[in-house]
Amino acid sequence: MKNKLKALRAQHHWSQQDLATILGVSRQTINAIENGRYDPSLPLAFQISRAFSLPIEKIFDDENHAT
Amino acid sequence: MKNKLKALRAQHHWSQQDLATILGVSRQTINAIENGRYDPSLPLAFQISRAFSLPIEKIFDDENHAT
DNA sequence: AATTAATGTAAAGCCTACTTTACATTGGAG
DNA sequence: CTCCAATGTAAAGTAGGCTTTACATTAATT
Repeated sequence: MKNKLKALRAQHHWSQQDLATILGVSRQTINAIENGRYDPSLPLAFQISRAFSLPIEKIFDDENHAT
Repeated sequence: MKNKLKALRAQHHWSQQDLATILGVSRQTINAIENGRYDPSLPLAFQISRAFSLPIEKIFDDENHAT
């Protein structure tokens, strides 16, 4: 699952810690998601979606679907 | 996290097993999600979204957000 | 040169997501 | 009534999501 977290965060001039605080998670969680170590849970994906005012589908890209 | 799986499944006349097979997960997983025992992972949410041709936000409702 | 902010990463631990196997209940078809 | 499909649930196991603590690197500032 690809995502645009790093780019969106840059647009908002937020550090990983800033975003983590907004979302109520640890900085390591943001870092892990940005660097593709794991995908967020669905609830966290919703929170991220709201933080950037974008639908989940505009932030996360499930590259693993049948064409 | 609320969801409309049961209703959507009914609209399509799919059993839990039918949907599970389409998604490539176990029937128990569908049952657990429908009955709120847990939320799907983000990748599975994407698959569900595609199975019903609906955005994730139209299927899942994160009731737990600040108003 | 020393400090600090931002980032990357690791380990241990806890809880969640999903599996397989298995059993019970219900409702409809014959 | 009997049978079977569909559903609900449980237990045990594996993998994934998230936490805290901790340390290393890099770049910018003083």
